[in-house]
Amino acid sequence: MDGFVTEQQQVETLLRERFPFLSEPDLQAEIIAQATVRDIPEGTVIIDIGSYIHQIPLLVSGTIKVLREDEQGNELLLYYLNASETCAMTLSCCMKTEVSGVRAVAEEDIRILAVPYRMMDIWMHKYQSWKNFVMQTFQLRFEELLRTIDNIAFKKMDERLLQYLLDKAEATHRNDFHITHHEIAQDLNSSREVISRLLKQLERLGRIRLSRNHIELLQDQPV
DNA sequence: ACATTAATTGTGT
DNA sequence: ACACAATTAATGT
Repeated sequence: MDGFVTEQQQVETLLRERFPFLSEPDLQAEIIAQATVRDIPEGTVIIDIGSYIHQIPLLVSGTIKVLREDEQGNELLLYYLNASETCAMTLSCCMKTEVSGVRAVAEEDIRILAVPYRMMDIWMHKYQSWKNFVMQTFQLRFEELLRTIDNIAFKKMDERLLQYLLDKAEATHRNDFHITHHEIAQDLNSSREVISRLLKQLERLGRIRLSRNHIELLQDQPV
């Protein structure tokens, strides 16, 4: 073996590993023919608000964070996307050819399979498993969104902050983050001072350890 | 290794 | 929310 792998072989492998539920051989063949592998570094804006979608990203590895922004530039974290998932907003835009209402940013270095957006509609009609995938994506995101709304509407900032840290840990499979208080404040649409004080509280409670540019989640201490 | 600068964090009002 | 102090990281010399 000389280790040389064509892009198509690579797509095929990733598809089998991460999206085995897209099961029709014809569909797989079409994806292999159409998709390109793209490695994207942390922090890259994949989809921005107001922009048209050209490709559907099938997330192979890493985490994408999806956020909303108002006219004044205030941000709010909506949810995370993980491997084997895709972006519901993107799919929704593809169906109606409308601009994105959210921004998607690579939370870590990520790898995606990029599929031309027009395949969305075609495959929906042609392949049951693709349709299921799309429907399940919507359902999952809808539930996730309800949870987010509950948090915003009914929970105090201290609870939201803890939830934010736990969600982040789950999404990235890490219990320590390289992040600043300011960045958290942006995600939660709060102010840096409030976040700093609440983080300090959490540290006193023994839930986290703080240092500059770094937060570590500690195991839950029994009260 | 040291000094300078910039960014981050802490705190009182 | 704002102002400012204190601390720490990044950078250049």
